[in-house]
Amino acid sequence: MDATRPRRGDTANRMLDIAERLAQTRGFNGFSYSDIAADLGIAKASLHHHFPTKADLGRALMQRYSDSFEAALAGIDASGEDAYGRLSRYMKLYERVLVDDRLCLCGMLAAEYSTLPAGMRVQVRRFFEKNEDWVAALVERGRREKSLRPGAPARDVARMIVSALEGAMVLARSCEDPARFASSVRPVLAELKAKAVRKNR
Amino acid sequence: MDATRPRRGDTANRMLDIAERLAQTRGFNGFSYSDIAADLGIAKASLHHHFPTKADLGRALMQRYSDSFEAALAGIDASGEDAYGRLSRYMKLYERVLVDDRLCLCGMLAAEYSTLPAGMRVQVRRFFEKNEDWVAALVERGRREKSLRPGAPARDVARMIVSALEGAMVLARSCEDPARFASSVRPVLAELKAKAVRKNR
DNA sequence: GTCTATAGGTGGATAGAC
DNA sequence: GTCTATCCACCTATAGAC
Repeated sequence: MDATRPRRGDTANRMLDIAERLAQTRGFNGFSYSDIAADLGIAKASLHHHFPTKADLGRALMQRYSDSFEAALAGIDASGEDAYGRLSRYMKLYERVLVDDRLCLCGMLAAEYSTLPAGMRVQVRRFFEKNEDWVAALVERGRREKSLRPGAPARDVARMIVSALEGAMVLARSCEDPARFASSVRPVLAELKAKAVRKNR
Repeated sequence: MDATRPRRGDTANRMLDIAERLAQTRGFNGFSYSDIAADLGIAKASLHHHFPTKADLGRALMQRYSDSFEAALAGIDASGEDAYGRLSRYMKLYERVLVDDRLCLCGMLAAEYSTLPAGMRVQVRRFFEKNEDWVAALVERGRREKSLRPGAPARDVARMIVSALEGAMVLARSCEDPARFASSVRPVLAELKAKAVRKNR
């Protein structure tokens, strides 16, 4: 397997599962070891055996999240679809998180950025940079194969896309209207879709 | 003046100023009465005279923020510019907050939504709804006067714009690159600008 | 790996004097 | 309006037994 991915015991993994959901709903500062302990049914102090400090827990959380996100991107790359199809899939990735009543972990942590341990800040930044790079390459590909018709440099468009997705998640939740996500994001795809394929309005 | 806007003493207003900056940088759960007291140079307990609970403070914060935002929108409406110019101004509103090393108060509170007092949740939701309504009307106007060429329903485009702006702020800060905001937002304007005026690529 | 017990700190909030 | 003093709940984290 992957030497960079530490093998963890069952309790540690369940801790991460619980902490992940809490961080995605309440924020990293919005939950405590006590919440995890209650959910897991073990004593609060026992948790420190697996992750001595909350910063340790947070770093492990981000590492696992980034790894699984990267795997999802690789899955899209392996789909063989054109850039338009891949972009649709990429957007669905976000939507799936939202309908599970969560926000993107990194969107959440980005809001809390200034209160985050230094290690986590770097991880959050890298997550967005990786996403941006991946989307930028996708947009460039779409331009070449003519399945997308970007009206701005690929890098800028990529930033816009990631921004819109992250923003749409947060807004959809605070408006208590999950459907808002899809309607916020639809115009991005509509604008990017090659005009040749679109009906004139 | 305005009967709905309560007249407050000097200390109360300074409290709001300090709390606002703290909430926009660290989040509503990221600061305490102790932080405000230190900055203000008075005892922590004295603050409760002006805002008995933190929820009271939060509601006042949101009220003032919404009022001033609405005033800014009215200012844009009074500019006499076309829809494209107004949209540019609207985007600059966000940019100005970011270069002051802050995030949008509501973008921040939206991330913390699930931990917010009930009263504040309603205020956050209304803020976004008002913004969406205002931008949607603007997009519609742009379509009529042909300064904008939206490729999707005005309401959806409005949601996309607000999402992209809120998302771009958060991402720009966590990438520690304020210039990222402008480049993330540029494609939105570029796509919306009437094709007639654009050079072909 | 899990437990109990506890330390040391900070949070929001109150009482009552001035 | 501001102060000191204080309360209690909660936080992260540690010590040491089992």
